[in-house]
Amino acid sequence: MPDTTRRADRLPGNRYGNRPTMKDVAARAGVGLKTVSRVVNGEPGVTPETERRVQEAIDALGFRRNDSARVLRKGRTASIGLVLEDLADPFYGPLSRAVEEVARAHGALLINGSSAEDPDREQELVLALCARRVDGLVVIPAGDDHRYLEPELKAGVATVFVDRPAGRIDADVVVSDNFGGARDGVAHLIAHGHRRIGFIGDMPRIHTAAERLRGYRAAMADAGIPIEDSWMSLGVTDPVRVRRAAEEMLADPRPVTAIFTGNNRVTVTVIRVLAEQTRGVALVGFDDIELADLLQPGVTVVAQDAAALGRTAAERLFRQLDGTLLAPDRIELPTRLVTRGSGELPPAD
Amino acid sequence: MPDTTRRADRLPGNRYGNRPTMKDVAARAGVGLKTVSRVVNGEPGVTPETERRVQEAIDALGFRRNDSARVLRKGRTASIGLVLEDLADPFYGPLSRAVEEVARAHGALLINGSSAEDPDREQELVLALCARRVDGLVVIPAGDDHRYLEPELKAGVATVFVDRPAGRIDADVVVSDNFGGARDGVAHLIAHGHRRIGFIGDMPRIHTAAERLRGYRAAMADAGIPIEDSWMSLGVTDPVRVRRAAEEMLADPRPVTAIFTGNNRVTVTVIRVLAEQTRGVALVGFDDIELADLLQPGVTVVAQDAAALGRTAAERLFRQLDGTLLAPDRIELPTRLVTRGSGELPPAD
DNA sequence: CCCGCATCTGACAACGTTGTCCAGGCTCTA
DNA sequence: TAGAGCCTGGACAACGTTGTCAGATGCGGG
Repeated sequence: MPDTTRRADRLPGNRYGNRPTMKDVAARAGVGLKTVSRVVNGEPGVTPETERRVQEAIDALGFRRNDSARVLRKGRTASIGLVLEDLADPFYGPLSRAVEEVARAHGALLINGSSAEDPDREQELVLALCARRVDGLVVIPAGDDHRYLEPELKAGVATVFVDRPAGRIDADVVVSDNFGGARDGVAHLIAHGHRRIGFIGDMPRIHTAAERLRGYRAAMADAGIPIEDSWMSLGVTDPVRVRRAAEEMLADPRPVTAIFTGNNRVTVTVIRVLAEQTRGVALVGFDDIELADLLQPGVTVVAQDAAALGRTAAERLFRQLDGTLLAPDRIELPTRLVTRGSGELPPAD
Repeated sequence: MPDTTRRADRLPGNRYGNRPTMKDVAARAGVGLKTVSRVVNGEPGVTPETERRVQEAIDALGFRRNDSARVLRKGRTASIGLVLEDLADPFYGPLSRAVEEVARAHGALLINGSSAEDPDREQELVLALCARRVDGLVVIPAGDDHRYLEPELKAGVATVFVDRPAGRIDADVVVSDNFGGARDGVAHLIAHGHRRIGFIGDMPRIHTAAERLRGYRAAMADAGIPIEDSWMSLGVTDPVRVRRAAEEMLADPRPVTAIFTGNNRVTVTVIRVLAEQTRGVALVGFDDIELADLLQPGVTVVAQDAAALGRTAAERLFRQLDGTLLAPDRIELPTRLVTRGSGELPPAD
């Protein structure tokens, strides 16, 4: 039957609201403290009869072991921290889930937080996680200086950076091939006859954004196409400014005939702008987008495997904890060009 | 400069890898233990000169307070747990983020886990969170019996269920108006002339699915339309089976002229099926979908505000912790019908 | 019958922090 | 100059658990 006491009646009298401890269980079962501990942890050396009595007391009192005390004693928390940019971004959902699954397979819980792309908030979060003595950290860095982590690394906190490299510190890194992916995407547009290709991306201080920009430049250089300043818009992700940037590129007397977008959020906004254009403008976007295949035309993208990023990072993390992984390394996962129509439109000039 | 020692050299010798403690800081600064504690916690009663010396020692040693010990002493962990169905589902991303923001505003961290719609896994996760003595729990239940939480509620763990109600226990609940939303969505189709309307949804053992089905039935009953069994497909969410279900409804000699879909995943698959049809079939889906406005036609949906669900739940949680919230209650948030075209198509018969 | 051994159990310290309380030194006033 | 009061700092216990170690119990063999 449901508990019908009013909440006020069961508010904590003391700190944990009078939660029973092993001592209480021991008293009720008429055994010693350590015996309860043995039962709770499934250690051998307890007769079935004693175990039964202890188990009864545990159930009767609703005892739950206090992991804080346990951690204090044992030194391992069986939890890992994940700091990412924004949990609500569809790119990070699968990444986060993949980290969680690996953690679960190793019996660890996941504590996570969003940095909102703010380096201070990133540091604050990371240090809060360290204070909780997480066994390891998976970090999608917002900042570019992680020397504040040196004491943690020295203390043996396993650490892996994902999606973007660590700054000024030697640590494991798992990233996508942002440069190569962007270069291939832009080369794809060039191969379909485009010469005037726009680029709209995030602030170059964000490593992924810088790499994708570098890929754009490289593809253009490889094709011997000089880039005009008006084709590039950097540090722009909010819808209003992306829209303006795209519209300006298209309003030019010699407008771009194709646009390469630097991440999923930019792509979505540019799709909206292009949908309003009468002339066909080609588009290749970095990051895949749900339903991209159902739009008219389908959206050609350079897809990253977010789940693989998370999984790879988490697996490396636990290998660090195992001790089977020694030197920090940098892993680069390939991207995949998914052609769906928008990237294969011919230049409309 | 980066730390170039090989990882093996800095592996833990003892438990926390020789992390400095307050005692070490005190020794180095030449002060007492409690004085360090005072500095770390910003308590008054320390001269600036002493504080400076302590701070220097902290920086030199890379000291970080051990929150496990702190929690053990203080009884509050400043963390809350969130158990949801799947972090990778785009519906839960914003919900999770909203919970996180509220937690952050209250100085708490978020620990979360995915139940994968498995009641046992939900319980396992919840109890693991309780063992860590989270101050509160936000749970999107997978199971329908939560009596295992009774000891926790008695012990004063703040608890709020979101998206679906708790089973067999008296607790705070924040849900969307699934019944009303579905009824309005189906009524919208009826208002546009449809009589033969299909329903594809999840297992009715999931509360939201059952409520939406109830809404469908209610709207049909209100219009005096008897429902034929072949119009309903329940317990179906994976793409293959949703596709088959939709195709069967449309292949009938007297096919449905409109489909109401029970959640975002079903909607996406049905959109694909309808895109292949020559005849126009109307569609209203429960849950909003990114880019729904850019499809041809735009997808009419009954939108829930996932962020509001999360925010409301988390705020109630902290009000429980404040003590400003006494009796458990049930909050129902409204849904919003967003018309974009697919729901306004006339019947094609 | 007593000793030795194996098996089960419990007392105790320790983990790192914070709350309580008291000591010592200072200033201020009478 | 002595006493009162304030300010700073430190000793100590406690939080709930686990590792260590030693005691108790029972049993079989000499």
